[in-house]
Amino acid sequence: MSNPSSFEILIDLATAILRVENGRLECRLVQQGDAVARLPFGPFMPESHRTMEIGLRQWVREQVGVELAHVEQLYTFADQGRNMRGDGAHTVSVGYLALTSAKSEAADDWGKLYDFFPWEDWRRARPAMLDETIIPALDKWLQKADHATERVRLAFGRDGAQWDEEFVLERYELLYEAGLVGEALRDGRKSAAALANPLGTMLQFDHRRILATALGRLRAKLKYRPVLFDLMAEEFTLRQLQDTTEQVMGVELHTQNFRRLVEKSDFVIPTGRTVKARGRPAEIFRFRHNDRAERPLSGLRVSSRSSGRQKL
Amino acid sequence: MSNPSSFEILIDLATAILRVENGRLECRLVQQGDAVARLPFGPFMPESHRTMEIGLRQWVREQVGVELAHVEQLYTFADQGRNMRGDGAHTVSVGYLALTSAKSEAADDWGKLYDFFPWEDWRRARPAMLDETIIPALDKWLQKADHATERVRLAFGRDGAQWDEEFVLERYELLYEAGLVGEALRDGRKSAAALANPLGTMLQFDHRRILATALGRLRAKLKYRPVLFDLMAEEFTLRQLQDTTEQVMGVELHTQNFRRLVEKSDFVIPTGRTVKARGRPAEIFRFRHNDRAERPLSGLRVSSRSSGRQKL
DNA sequence: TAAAATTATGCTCATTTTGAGTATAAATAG
DNA sequence: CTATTTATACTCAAAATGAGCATAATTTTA
Repeated sequence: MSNPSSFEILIDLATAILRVENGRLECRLVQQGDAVARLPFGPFMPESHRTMEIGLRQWVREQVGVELAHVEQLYTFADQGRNMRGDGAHTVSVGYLALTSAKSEAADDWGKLYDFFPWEDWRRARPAMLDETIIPALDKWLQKADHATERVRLAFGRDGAQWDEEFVLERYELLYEAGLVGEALRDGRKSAAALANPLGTMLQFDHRRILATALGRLRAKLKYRPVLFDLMAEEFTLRQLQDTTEQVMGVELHTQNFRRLVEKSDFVIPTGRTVKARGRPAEIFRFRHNDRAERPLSGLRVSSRSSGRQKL
Repeated sequence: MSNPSSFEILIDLATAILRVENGRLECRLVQQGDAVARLPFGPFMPESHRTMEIGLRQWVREQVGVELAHVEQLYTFADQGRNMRGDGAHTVSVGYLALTSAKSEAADDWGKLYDFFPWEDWRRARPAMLDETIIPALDKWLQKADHATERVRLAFGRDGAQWDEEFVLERYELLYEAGLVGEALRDGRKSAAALANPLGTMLQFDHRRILATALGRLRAKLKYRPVLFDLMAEEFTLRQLQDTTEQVMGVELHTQNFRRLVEKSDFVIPTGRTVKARGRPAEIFRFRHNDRAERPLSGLRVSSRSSGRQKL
C-alpha cells in the first residue's frame, strides 16, 4: 500500500445554521454583493484548529457571529466536480448542522429554507410543482437513465412507495443528477428537460447539498431526540412549539394530539403565566433542562394531521 | 478570510466491515505479525478516486477482498492526537460501515465485536464489569473531571437515566477520556484509575473509535431501515434473523413478538421448505427484494424480552 | 421405546399508544 | 352582545406492544 504524506487536499467546514423566526424555518446565509449566496464556511486548519468543531465555530463567529446551540456533524462530501474552485484544488467539504434561537439581526441575512427546497413543504398540501414539473421532468430523464428508476420511486414516493420526509438529500441528489437544479448546470451537467427555471434557489459550491443533508437529518432527529428545543426561545407556547415542528417536518400536525404528546413527554413545564393574542390566551411553557432525576433524552414522536398518509 | 490552498492534510478511509457468523457479530481485521490489529484502510487519493466510496472499495478489495453489501459513511474524525503517525502528518479519518454476509475465509481474520466492547453485550445480563470495574473507575475520574458528570450519567444510564444501546460511541469516548482504554494510554493520557487491564481489545490509530461509531449507527439504523438483511444469507430461519438482531442490539428479544413483528412487516417470504436441527424444524424464509409495489423501506422495530427496562 | 427436552410456532389478553374527532373555555373583533 | 378565533379538555375506536400460555414437531435420553 502506498502511503504518500499528502495529496494537496483542502478541507472546507461549512455550517447550515437553522432557526425559526416568525413561524418560518430559516438558514443563515452569507451574501456578498449580488453573487449567489453561500453558507458560512472556511478551511480546516489543523495547525490552529484542535478539532473541526473549533474550526467551524471560528468561521461562524468571524463571518456571521451567531450564537450556536446544538452543533452536529452531518457528512463529508468529496465527489469530484461538486465543489469547484477557481484554482482547481481538491476540496472536501465537511458539512455541519447548527441550531439557534437567535433573533432577527440585519435585513436579509437569513434565507427561507423552503425557497431552496419548495418541493419539501407539504404543509398546505402536496406541492403542485411535484406533479406539474418535477415528476414529468424526472420521467424524461429516466428514459435515458433508467438505472435510477427505483431510486426515484423511493425518494419521490411513486408507485405505492410512501413519501418519506427524511429523504431530502436523496431527492436533491436525483434532481441534481437529472440536471434540474441550477448547481448541476453550473457544474456542467446536461439538463434532462429544458425547464423554464431550474428548481429552487441556488447556493454556491455544494452548500445546497449540505443544506439538504441538514434538513433531512433534522427531520429524522426530531423523532428521537429533543433537539427541537434548541430552536425555541426560553419560553414558548405549545402552539409555537408546534409551528416549529411543522416548519421542520414540512407537514401540518393534529394540534390536540401534539399537545398530548408533548405534555406526556415531560420535556416541558408550565409557567402558570399566559400570553395574549387573538383567541384564548395560551399558557407559557419552558423546556425542562437537565434537572437530573429526569430523563432528558428519548424521543418526541409526532402524528400527522392530514389523514394517515404520512407515517411520521 | 484566508484561503491557503493546502494544509498538508492526509485523509484516511477506514471501513468497519461487519458480519454475523455462527451467531456472533464479527468485524474484519487486518493483522500484521503480532502488531495490534487494524481495520482495512488507506488514503483518499483524489487524483484516482472520483469519490471516497470508490477509494474505500479499492482498499477493501486490495487488503481483505470481502464482498460488501450495504456501505455507509459514518463520521469524520480530525481531533489532534487521536490518529497519530510516525511522521506527524495531520491525518483526518473518514470512517465507513459496511455489512456483508460473507462466509468464513481464513482463520482469525475476523474479530468478535464484543471483545472490543464487552460492556455493550447485555444479552445474558447487564455485564458485571460495569458495576465492578467501569463505574467505580469513572467515579474516580469524575472527582477530577466533574464537568463530565452529566455525560457519564446519560451514556451509562445512571441515576434514573436509561441505558441507551445506541450510545456506543459516547461510552467509548468517555472511557477514552478517563484513560480506561488502551488507546488513551498509547496517546499519552493519564489513567483515572490504575486498572489491572485496560478495557476491551485495542486497535490501531482511531479504529476502535470508528468501530464504536459503526456499532452505534447500526443499532440505531436497525430500528427504521431493513439493513438487517444485508447481514443475512439469501435464505434464513426466523431464529437466525432474531439471533442476528440480538447480536447487533446486544439484547435478548421476545421470540414470539419478534416473529409477529417480522411477519407483519412483510419484509420476508416463506419458502415452504424447512431446516432440521434440534427441536421442531424451522421454516426457511427469504428477504423480499425490491419487488416494486411493495414498500421496501420503513422500519423494523423490536421489543425487548427482559421486561420493559430496555426501550427499543 | 416412551418420556423428557428442545425448538418453532400459534394464540390470547391486558395495556399503551395512536389517530381522529367532539366539546368547552377564554379571549378579541365587530 | 355576538361571532370569530385560538387554546385546551376529553372521548372513543383502532392499532401496536409486552407478556405469557399453549401446542406442534422434532431430537435426546432414560
